[in-house]
Amino acid sequence: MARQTRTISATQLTGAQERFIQTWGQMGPSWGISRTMAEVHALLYISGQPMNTDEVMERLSISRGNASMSLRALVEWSLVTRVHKRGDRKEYFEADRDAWSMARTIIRERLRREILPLLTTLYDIREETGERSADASGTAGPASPAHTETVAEHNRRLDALVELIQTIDKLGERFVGSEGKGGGGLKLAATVLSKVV
Amino acid sequence: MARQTRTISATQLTGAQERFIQTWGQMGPSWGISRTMAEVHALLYISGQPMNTDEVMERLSISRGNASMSLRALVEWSLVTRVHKRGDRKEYFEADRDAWSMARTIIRERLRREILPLLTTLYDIREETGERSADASGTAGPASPAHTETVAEHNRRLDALVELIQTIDKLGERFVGSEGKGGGGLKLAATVLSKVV
DNA sequence: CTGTACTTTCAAGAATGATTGAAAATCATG
DNA sequence: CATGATTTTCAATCATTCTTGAAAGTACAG
Repeated sequence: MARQTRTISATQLTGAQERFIQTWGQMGPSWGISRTMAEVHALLYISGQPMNTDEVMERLSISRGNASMSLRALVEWSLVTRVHKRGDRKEYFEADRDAWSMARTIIRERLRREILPLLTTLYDIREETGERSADASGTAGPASPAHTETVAEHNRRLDALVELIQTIDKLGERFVGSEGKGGGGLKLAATVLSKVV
Repeated sequence: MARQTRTISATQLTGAQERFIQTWGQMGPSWGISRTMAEVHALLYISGQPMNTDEVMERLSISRGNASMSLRALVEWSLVTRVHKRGDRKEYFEADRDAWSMARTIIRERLRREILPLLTTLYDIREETGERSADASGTAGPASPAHTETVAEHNRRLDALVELIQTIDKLGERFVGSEGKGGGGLKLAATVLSKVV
């Protein structure tokens, strides 16, 4: 079987990069970051090279302000790091080259920004309507049995959700926690699961 | 230790529901659905009762059109089902009561809507720049060794990403696939992982 | 210090997405 | 099949988020 090893032209490479950037950019919003931010990340990831603000602006046709904002946000997400080139005063930005560590970073940040605050609020709301599995039968009061039962059901639903979010949180922390070359926790977890479950 | 079993007033219950709806609604956008849609879902979930369009409009202070749209979207996500009440011409809507099955549904839908199309496009882009791990050394042509190496690196990065997304996809399908009472795959997976990894 | 190169900020404008409300479509019933 | 109840649609409006570009800020070399 003849393996046809075509030579790839520079134009084709750029074309492929372009499509990748667009595709990744479209995913951004679904993953909680803005389209442009995802595009900048895609550019840095796929090109593999550190770039300065001007290069990013140029390549993506975006304004200086936008490039600056997006790069900073990416640095805050720890998806991109600042690097310096000797003899050049400009700042360069470089994407994490390891896709698996990228995934860990995203999970880590989303836990921190979304899941933890959600859990905190949920706990708080849960407290408003009494102790866990409280049986209110001991108390004579204005509450009808029906109302008491309603409250109990409310609490059951809330508890179920809290348990779910807690599990997601714990799972996420496992994934994130165990580092290691080549994917670490996430990759291992995937392997384990595909055999066990 | 005296367990203080307060009686919860109707106002307190409504207050807790309100906070829950708001909290859940805020999560919506981060999870790829609109705020209102998440609020409607929260309302149906936490109240535990089937509601018709007018009740939803009233409780959430939104327009009829908005309520209709949001409910339909929720039905399309399979998070909510239509139910009918005898002797009532209105349509009622009821949320899935099981938090774990809810989670499975969300994962299933996001795989279908986001991950699969992404994978397809990624495969397609990957093809543009040649066979897997092709060694171009056999071909004499306009390509410099440096350029050939650049293409090879591009392909490596793309392959790493494809592998990652594939793993996410497979993981997701495991979670979703094994049903079973009380959480099935997802819950089991969580248990397994917390021991193994 | 001063001038220059570079980066960040932010108010205004543009683009995108959500919401409304009323008209059109659908549906159940007598 | 005609009527009234109910749901859906969709153009217009409103809200939010994104983007720009120029001014302000920083940092460095001489």
